[in-house]
Amino acid sequence: MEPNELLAKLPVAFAEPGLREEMSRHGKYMQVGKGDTIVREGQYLDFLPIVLKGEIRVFQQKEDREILLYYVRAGQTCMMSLSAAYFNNTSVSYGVATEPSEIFVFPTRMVSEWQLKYPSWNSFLIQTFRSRYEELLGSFESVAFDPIEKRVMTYLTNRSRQENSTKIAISHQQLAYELGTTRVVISRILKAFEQQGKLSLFRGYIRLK
Amino acid sequence: MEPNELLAKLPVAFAEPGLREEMSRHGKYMQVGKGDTIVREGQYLDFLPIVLKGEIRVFQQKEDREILLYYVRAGQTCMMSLSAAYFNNTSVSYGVATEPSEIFVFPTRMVSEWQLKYPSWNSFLIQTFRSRYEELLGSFESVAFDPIEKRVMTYLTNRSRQENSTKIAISHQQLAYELGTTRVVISRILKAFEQQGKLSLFRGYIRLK
DNA sequence: AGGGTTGTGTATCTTTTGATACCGTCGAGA
DNA sequence: TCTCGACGGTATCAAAAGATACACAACCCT
Repeated sequence: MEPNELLAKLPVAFAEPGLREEMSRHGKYMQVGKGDTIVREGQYLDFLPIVLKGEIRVFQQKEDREILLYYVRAGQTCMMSLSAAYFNNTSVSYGVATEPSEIFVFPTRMVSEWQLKYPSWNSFLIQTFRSRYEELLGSFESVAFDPIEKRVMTYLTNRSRQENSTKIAISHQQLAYELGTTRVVISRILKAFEQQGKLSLFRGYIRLK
Repeated sequence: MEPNELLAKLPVAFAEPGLREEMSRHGKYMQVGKGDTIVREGQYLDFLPIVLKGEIRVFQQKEDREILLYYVRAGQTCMMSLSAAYFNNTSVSYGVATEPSEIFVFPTRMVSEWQLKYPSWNSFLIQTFRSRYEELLGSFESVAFDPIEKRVMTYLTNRSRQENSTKIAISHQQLAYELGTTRVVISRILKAFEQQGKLSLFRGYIRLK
């Protein structure tokens, strides 16, 4: 891809011309398909990915259970990658594209170099650390204190707000994965919600009332 | 306290003489007693505390349940405070001294100022973000996937390693708080462990085998 | 149209965890 | 020495969550 095209795709948050120039020079543009794995557990990371378009789902896995950590969307980077990259470590979670996505990857050595040179890169890092931490804390709190029933409803209303639609396209199995439980439990809870008139169930999607 | 005494108490990790000087000039030395609350939920933070000596227990609370997030020990700062301080936010957790402790507090505006001026302060921040994140991730994983029984054993062996002793001084009630469950559950599990010969129970403490 | 795959509904049973209650013991301090 | 509060053991019951199994419908592909 032409350097100029790359420049145009970079989030405007990266303000300094010098930074933008370096990013387009050192970065590598990549396209990934739905379901592609970007980062896998235990992988040694010598690059930092930033999402330009699409969505990466980051989760933890243990035996046959998994649990959602967060999504990385346009203009964001993955906290785990950042942490791993910054300290030359391996990743402890997975990143999989939920839709065809475009990402930009940088060699890790630039991460700290740019931090000292470019304030906007520095705030990007701090901002990322912070927001991911708060997000994780929220999930933690929820897993620690809330019954699954409540977590299901929270998940649905959050997604509804985020996508600005009452129709949530997700299967019971997938929802079970996101929340770290099993399909039967989810079906049970959803059915109860439907009988309480809180939502309607369809094949492959749910409609909130 | 004399500036010189303060200087001597600062962790050596803060390398630059300029930084040390500024820290001793802007910082305020404080002593807190066992059980004293340093930070409470919802509190607006205009200072960042660094622990010089002792231990601060940081936890979340919801109704009458609580759950341990982490401990802040000598040379460390509280992730939540940092996050809150950096962005002029309020705290979402509690910090309580578990023993008589000495802390050093700084006005939050210095946090970002020093970050640009002093590399060692910058790495301190990044290091803090990172290690706290990993710690929280570990707890999250454990709460999400592990049965309480396992979490109890993990807690005990961790503490044993940390304090380099097989004697863990903690009551069942306190242990229940740390893990976000209730006393009866803990007593039950501990008794089972004792019958399996994994440990011995005493009033106020537990001895690992 | 047929056959495999995925998604959903539901019943049954077990395990885990939590709630409540009651009792005995230990230890600090009046 | 007496009393009270913290500590710990235990029984009983209830609720939440998970495991397993089976049926059937919708969808996809050839």
